[in-house]
Amino acid sequence: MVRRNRDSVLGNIAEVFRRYGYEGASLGRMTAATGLGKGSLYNFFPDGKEQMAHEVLSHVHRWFEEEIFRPLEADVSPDHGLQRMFDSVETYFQSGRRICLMGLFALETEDAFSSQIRTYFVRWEEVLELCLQRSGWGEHEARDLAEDTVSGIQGALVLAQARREPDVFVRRMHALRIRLSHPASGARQSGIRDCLQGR
Amino acid sequence: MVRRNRDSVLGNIAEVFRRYGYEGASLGRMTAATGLGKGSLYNFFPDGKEQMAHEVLSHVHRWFEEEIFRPLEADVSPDHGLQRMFDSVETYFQSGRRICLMGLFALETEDAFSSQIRTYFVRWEEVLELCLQRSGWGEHEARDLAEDTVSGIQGALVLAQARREPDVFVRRMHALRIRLSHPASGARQSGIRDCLQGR
DNA sequence: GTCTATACAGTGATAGAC
DNA sequence: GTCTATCACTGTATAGAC
Repeated sequence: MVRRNRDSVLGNIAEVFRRYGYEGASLGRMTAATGLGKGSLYNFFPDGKEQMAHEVLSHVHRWFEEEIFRPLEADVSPDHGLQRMFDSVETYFQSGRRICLMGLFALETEDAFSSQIRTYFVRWEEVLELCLQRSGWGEHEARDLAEDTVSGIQGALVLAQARREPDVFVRRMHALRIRLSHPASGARQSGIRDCLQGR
Repeated sequence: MVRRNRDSVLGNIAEVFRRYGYEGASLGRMTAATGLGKGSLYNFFPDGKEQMAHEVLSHVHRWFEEEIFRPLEADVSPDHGLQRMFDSVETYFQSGRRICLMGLFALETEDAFSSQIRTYFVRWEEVLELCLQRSGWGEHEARDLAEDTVSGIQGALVLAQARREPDVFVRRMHALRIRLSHPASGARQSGIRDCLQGR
């Protein structure tokens, strides 16, 4: 609000999109959230509202890239990377009180942002899949678990918001952590993995 | 379009809400989808757009009540009820090409429809939890699995839409079916159940 | 009941003063 | 860069003719 660098303005705008959706995020609300007049907003974003949304989504993706995706790739311990992912996810989504802009725009908008949204989710699943493989899961299991996890996070955010109980999100994240826990060798664990795999 | 009974009009309006969200669903689009003038729409729904949304959500809930919730309660075979639930869910959401209006409104709107949305999801979880108990799952397991399933369906719809691959939804539904399959007695299955429970 | 005409607030966007 | 004034348009909603 008081600071006027591009990133802080983008943050204010992101809040408006998150709260009201793309259609509901009017320029009037943007001016209120940023403390800037319409003219100033168009100085920042010459192409208007659509550009704002694009840049907000890019900003979100960039944050996940640095805080979650890259650590998942780079961490020498895949299990530690996974724990870090869940920690960051719970912090980012404020333990279920905040929703996912990518998910919201995926449901609300048709084509305008589909490419950015798709890229974000595909990227998340890819790095997670590879991390799970390094953690000891088989190829098919890792792919299935990655999709299950990314889908599970989105579902948990929707359900927590719908039931107005953020704790729903926390409970789901806990369950997902366990589900991804390192597959020890041995008959019992292999049985568990078959179960998770749906065989 | 051509038929003008209240239910078909409500169906047309539901499509508009589903496609454009609450804010994006303008009365102009309603007139195009229903073939009715604005005046006629206000004759059907004197309180305007908000009433339309309320009635659409009620219509959705009613459909699930009859096609899914009640069968889950009434079916003598809980396992058969579960399979029927997944069949109906996959049909209703058109194998991942259709999204959930309740989930969309949960993310997009703040308070206007929160009570209706919450009731719908709580009801679904309750009937599913009881069905899982009848199917042989323990109390805690049934509660956890019910939340996991309802959350999983929402997440699968979001992810399928986001990645523009309806198959994502079909894959998730298959995995959920397996996860809920009847818990046979025996050490191996109990181990699996402990895993799903996160113990 | 359905339509057209209309009211009027709010929309995204632009121009131009400072 | 930021503001205010203004644009053309669309939004929801209403009134009244048929």
